[in-house]
Amino acid sequence: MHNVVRVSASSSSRDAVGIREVSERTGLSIDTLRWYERAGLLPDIDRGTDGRRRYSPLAIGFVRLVQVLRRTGMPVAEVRKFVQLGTVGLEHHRSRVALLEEHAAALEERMAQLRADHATVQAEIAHYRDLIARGVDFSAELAEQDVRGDAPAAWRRVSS
Amino acid sequence: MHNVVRVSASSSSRDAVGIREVSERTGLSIDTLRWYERAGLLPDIDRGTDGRRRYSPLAIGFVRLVQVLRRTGMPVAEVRKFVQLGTVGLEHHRSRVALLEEHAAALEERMAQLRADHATVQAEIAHYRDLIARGVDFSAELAEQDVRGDAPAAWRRVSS
DNA sequence: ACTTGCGCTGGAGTGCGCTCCAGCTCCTAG
DNA sequence: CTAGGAGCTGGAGCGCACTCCAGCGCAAGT
Repeated sequence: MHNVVRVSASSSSRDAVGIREVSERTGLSIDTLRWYERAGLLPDIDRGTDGRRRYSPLAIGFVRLVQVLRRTGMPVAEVRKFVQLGTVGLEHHRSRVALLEEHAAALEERMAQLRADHATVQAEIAHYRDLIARGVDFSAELAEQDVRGDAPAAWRRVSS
Repeated sequence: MHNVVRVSASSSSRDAVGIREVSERTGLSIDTLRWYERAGLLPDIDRGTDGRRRYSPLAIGFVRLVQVLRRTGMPVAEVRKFVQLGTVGLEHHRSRVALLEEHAAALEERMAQLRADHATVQAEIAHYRDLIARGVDFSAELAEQDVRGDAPAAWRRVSS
């Protein structure tokens, strides 16, 4: 993890890499990288004399940021909004912060939901483990219910 | 396909509710509920004499479980696998546990990733806040870099 | 000079997971 | 008896986010 990003005058072209390497380093497919650019999720990437893309370290950083936003479920349209605020301007900085804060809040909600859902799955596992341990299959379980007059633990838990 | 889980006549029909109420209680649309059933993500739901669906409390519990699995990103095909193991059988209990454990493990990974990504977004916010506080726009920031010889915090953080 | 390989573009195609709809049946209220 | 409303079915349609492809250009190796 040695990413000494040196950005001195000439570095942006010296350290620039081709699309293949960016793909390998990010895990995004080459097609996806091109698609993101066309779709306005990335700024226009520099080209070499042969017309091929050359990703500067800064550009790669940008790609990674977009990757994080997408991976966390930000819709393409919103990423585009974020990107198209451009790279300059105090006012735009404020808009960007607002957008990111909204997203961060959504993420917190999703994390809470995910924790709860994970617990539900775990409980479900425990429930089946219990049935197995007791050598009980579902029909036997149903019979138990009729006697006890309530639903199995798992079903109760997931009910409102 | 009649693998309907029949509980003692009394409890299942007494507390059963219509599709509208299930929709309201779960937040899944009526269309989605029907689609899930057709797609094999739910067992066949009991019908009233008029042919309408009557969801027993047990069925509703099942719906909620499927909802959790879907919400946590389990693909429809896998939920179907889970469901089609049927409601009976010790061996099937084992398969279900295996499936759920795999899913739970995936969830843990996703939670870790999500935490990391959330931190990245937070750092990005902090970065822009800093720029604003210092009254610096991005072009000025780039100039700074040339002098300092390093990239903005945000870009560094998101690099591998 | 030619072949091999990578990358380019614009556009078509794909997979997933719903969502919408037409045309029907059944109940209930007036 | 009629009208309205909910629910039913099978199937078509849709939005999203890629993914694939044909046909081309450049550049290095043989």
